[in-house]
Amino acid sequence: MIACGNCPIRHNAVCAECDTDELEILEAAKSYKTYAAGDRLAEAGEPVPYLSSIVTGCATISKTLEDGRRQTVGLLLPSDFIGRPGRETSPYDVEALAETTLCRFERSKFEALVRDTPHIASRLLKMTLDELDAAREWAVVLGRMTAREKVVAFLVSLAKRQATAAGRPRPSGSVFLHLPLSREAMADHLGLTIETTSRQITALRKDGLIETPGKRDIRIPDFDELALEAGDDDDGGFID
Amino acid sequence: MIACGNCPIRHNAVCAECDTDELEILEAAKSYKTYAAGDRLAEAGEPVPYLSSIVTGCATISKTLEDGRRQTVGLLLPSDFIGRPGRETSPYDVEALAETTLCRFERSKFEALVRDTPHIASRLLKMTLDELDAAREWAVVLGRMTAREKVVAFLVSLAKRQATAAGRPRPSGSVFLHLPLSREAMADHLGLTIETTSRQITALRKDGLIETPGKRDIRIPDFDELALEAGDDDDGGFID
DNA sequence: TTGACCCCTTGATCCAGATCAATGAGGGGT
DNA sequence: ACCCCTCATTGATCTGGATCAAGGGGTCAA
Repeated sequence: MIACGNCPIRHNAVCAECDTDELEILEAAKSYKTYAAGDRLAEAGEPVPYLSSIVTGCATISKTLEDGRRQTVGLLLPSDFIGRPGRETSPYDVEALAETTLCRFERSKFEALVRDTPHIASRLLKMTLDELDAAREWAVVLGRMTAREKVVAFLVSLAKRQATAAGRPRPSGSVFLHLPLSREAMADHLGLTIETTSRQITALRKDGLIETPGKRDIRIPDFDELALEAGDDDDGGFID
Repeated sequence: MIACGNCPIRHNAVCAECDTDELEILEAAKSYKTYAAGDRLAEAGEPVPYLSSIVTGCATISKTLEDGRRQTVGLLLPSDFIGRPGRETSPYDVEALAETTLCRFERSKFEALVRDTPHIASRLLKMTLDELDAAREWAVVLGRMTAREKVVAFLVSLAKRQATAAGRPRPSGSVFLHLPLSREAMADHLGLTIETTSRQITALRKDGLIETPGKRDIRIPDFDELALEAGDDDDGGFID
C-alpha cells in the first residue's frame, strides 16, 4: 500500500488538487489491484464496481463491433482515470496492455467524494475536458489523415504524453520511445490494419525519420522533423 | 431577453440542475446574442471571451488542416455548451450552420459560477462526460465504418438527439428529419468527400431505407431497420 | 534441440472511396 | 424573365489502404 504522499501519480491524477486532509479520506477509501497484461479491467455492457486511477502500466479503451472490427477510443497511461461517476456500466472494453496497477474506489464512495470534495470534482472536470480535447484531436487523425500521418501522429502524441508524465516540456531533438502496444493494438487505435501500420513504420525508418532498435522501441532522431510530417505545428500555448 | 424560467433549454443546459435562487444569479449575468448562418462563433487559436449555451440553432466544431482538409469533431444543438472553463482560446473553429442564438456569460463570471455553484459544476461535469462518450462513439464510426455505415450512423444519431431534445424516447417506426447541415458539412463530419456522401444517400434511397422529400429533408420509414444497417442494436440501458 | 506459437514484416492483388469532370436544380438579385 | 452562383448529383477513372498469402524471428516448453 503506497502512501498517497509518495504516490507516483500524486500530482497528476484525480487527487492532484487535494490537500493533506483530503488525502487522508482517500487513503482510507482506496485499495490497489494489479492486473496482468491482457487482463480485462472492464467489459462493454458490464457493471464497473470500482472507479480507478492507473498508477503504473497501460490500458486501452476500445469497442468491438459484432463482426470483429475493433476501434480503440482511448489510451490510458499512469494518472488517467477509469470509469464514470453516474453510470453503472462501461460502454467500452478496457484492457491492460502491460502489467497495470490501479488505485480503486468503490463506486458509491467515489460518487460521494465527487459530491463532497470540490477539489476532486474540479480536478475530475479538468481531466474530463482534457480527455474530450484529446478525443476530438484524435477524430481529426481518424477522419482525415493518411496512414503515414496517423502513425506519425501516434508516435508524436505518445512522446508528448511521456514527456508530460515525466514533468518535461515538449520534446525536441532526439527522443526514445518504448511502445506499450503491439502492432495490432496500434492498428486498432489508428483505424488501420496491422499490415499497413507495419509498412508505414518501415517506410518511416527508410526515410530516416525513426530508428527501430527493437520491435517495441522507437528512436526519433529529430522530434520536430517527425512532428512536421503530421502537420503538428504545436499550437501549444494554452493557459491553465 | 428570455426569463430563465421560460427558457427552452432550461432543463437540458448547463443550468438544468439550478434552483430558482441560482437562476437569479444566472439571469443577472447572462446576455443573448444571435448569429447568422455561416458566422464564426469562435476561431481556432483565438480567445473565447464568452462561454455560452446554444438556445436555438446549430453549429459545428471543426478543425481545418493547413492543406484544407477539414474534420468536424462536434455537432452542437440547443442546450449544448461552447467553450471551456480554464482555457482562454479555442483549439477549434465553431461556426453556425443556421441562425443561432447563444446564452452567454463572460468568461471570468462563468468561471466564478463553476467554482461557487455546485449545481453548475456537477451539471457541467455530466455534460462533458456525455460529450466525451459521444466523441468516442464517433471515433468508432470514423475509424472503422464504411461510407454507408457512416451516413446511417449520422442519420440515426441525429434522429436520436432530435428525439431526446423533444423529450421523446428512442425513435421507432417512421421518423422525419430535417438536416441542419449541407452535404459538405456532413462530409466533413463523416470523414468522407461530398461525392461519396451524396452517393450513399442516393443508395439508401434506392434501397428504400430513406426518402428524400427535399435535399435537406429525410424521412425514415422504419427507424429500426435503418439503425440495423449501422449495427446500432442500442445498448441503451444506462442509468443516470 | 526441436517444434509450436505468436507477432511482425513483406509481397501481390483487389476494391471502396477519392479524385477529376460534367451536368442539374434551385434561388436570389436585377 | 434572365443570369449567376451555390449546392447536389452522377459518371469515369485512379489509388491508398485492405485483403490474401507467405515467410521470418523470437520465446517458451518439452
